Amino acid sequence: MNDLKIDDLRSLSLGDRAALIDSYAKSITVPPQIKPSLQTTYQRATAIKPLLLDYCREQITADRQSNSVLDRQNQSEAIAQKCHAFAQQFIDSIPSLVRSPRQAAENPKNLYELCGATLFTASNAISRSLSTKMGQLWEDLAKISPYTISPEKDFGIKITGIDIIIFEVGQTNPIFTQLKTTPGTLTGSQKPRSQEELAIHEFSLFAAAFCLGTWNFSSPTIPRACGQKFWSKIGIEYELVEDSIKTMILDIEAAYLAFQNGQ
DNA sequence: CCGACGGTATAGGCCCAACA
DNA sequence: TGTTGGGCCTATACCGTCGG
Repeated sequence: MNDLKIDDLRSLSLGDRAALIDSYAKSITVPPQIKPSLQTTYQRATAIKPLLLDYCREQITADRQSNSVLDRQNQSEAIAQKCHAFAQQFIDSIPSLVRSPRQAAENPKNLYELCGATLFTASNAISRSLSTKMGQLWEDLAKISPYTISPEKDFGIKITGIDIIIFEVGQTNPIFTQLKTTPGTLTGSQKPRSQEELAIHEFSLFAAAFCLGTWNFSSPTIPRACGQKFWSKIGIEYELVEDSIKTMILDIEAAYLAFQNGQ
């Protein structure tokens, strides 16, 4: 079968793109060392590989033609806008995150609720939800760059263990990337899984949006990058990300305090 | 028959303790 | 000191059941 081409996908909806990719993927032979749970993933990755570079080049060309986000000012605005939208959405969800003291007392779901520690109950619920949702935000911010491809947002397919595919500025190899919040995010018990998921791709990267804490992931073959080292690969300035995140989190905290006082 | 609901499995987030 | 294993909470997908 011929390789899948970018023109084959161009006019299709996300769902149709996924269906076409999977129809190609099915006929791809999987090397015996790939474990069963990753076989489909391997086939999908192999199916889209031939068109990734062209797809990325088109994004870069399109970006150049209008206000390029690689320009510092445009980039700053794009990042701030995404963070602001995220904050808005999260702030709106705060009332639903905090259970009333009465509810918590009647049917406690964790130790803080059992003890009636309202401050801990609320801060725990909010910070956990926030950190979970921010995981998505890093992908959204990375997608600002034309050097980034999202299997889900661009093709409608899920590639296990891969959040984004990047091309380093000026390079032509697609790098299959797992993006976390911090180097320490991965727990020891999850390490073998990440290792397996990344190892099936010729070029892969274990990345963290911020360089906070120490690495929990090490591999002889899979490189790591955090903070500035990661963002610069896709042409985004780390300081702009950090600035926007500071504002965003402080805004969210202020909104929570206002909510609490208003209750 | 279908949608609501609830339980289960899985993945993602963070932190910490033990160990080499 | 870096690696590894474990624990807890949240969100989501999936699936079987139940009631309208």
